[in-house]
Amino acid sequence: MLDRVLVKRSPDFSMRPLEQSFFARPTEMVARQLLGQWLIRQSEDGLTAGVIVETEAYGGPEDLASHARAGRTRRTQPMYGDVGHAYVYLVYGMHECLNVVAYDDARAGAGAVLLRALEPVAGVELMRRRRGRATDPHARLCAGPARLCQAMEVDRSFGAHDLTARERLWLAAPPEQAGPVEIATGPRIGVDYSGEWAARPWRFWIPGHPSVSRR
DNA sequence: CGAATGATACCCT
DNA sequence: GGGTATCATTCGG
Repeated sequence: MLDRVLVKRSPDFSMRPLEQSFFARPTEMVARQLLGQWLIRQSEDGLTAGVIVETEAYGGPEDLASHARAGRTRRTQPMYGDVGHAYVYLVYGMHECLNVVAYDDARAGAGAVLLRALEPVAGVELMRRRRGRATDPHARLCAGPARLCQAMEVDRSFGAHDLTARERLWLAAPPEQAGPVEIATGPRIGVDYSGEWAARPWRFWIPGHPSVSRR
């Protein structure tokens, strides 16, 4: 079951990024379909990449678990902006989190998908260096939204960065379309304050995958 | 299990 | 313009 999901092949980095239209759909649909896609980072130090194995959908102002609930502020501006662009924020005063802006304009005026975990597939040693801890098991290098940002060297300077351009940081479909990926759903993490919104099953992950943040 | 750590939003002046 | 409660987490004891 896992073999179908784990990527054993070297990535072909000439592949086309996901198009902007991919992100112009209901946010939770995009969150589902991002599972199995690639996140690729080209930095001066080298190339790192991973397969997305865990996401969460955050809606517009009506979603009390979403940063967009604050309206259009300087911080949340990207959530209301171009789909397919990045929204990066700081939590707990120390951790960066990477989101892709995604929403269906006819239905919602804002939204983003939080990338919570990757299976590392390229540049693993560089990831380890960036993380600064030699003891991280391979599968745990990007297991969590802040670890992901650390290993991929993503910070708030990527705010509003276009993730559909093949430049520095982008999203792409796998070289060959893998078979249908089994998807588990559940409530989003750490949003208990949001009343009935906390119960929505807007967290998506590949069941049993060793790189998912919570087993 | 709980401390670390600081930007953000929001409610005051 | 200033004070402060609130965090979409992680790591070490």
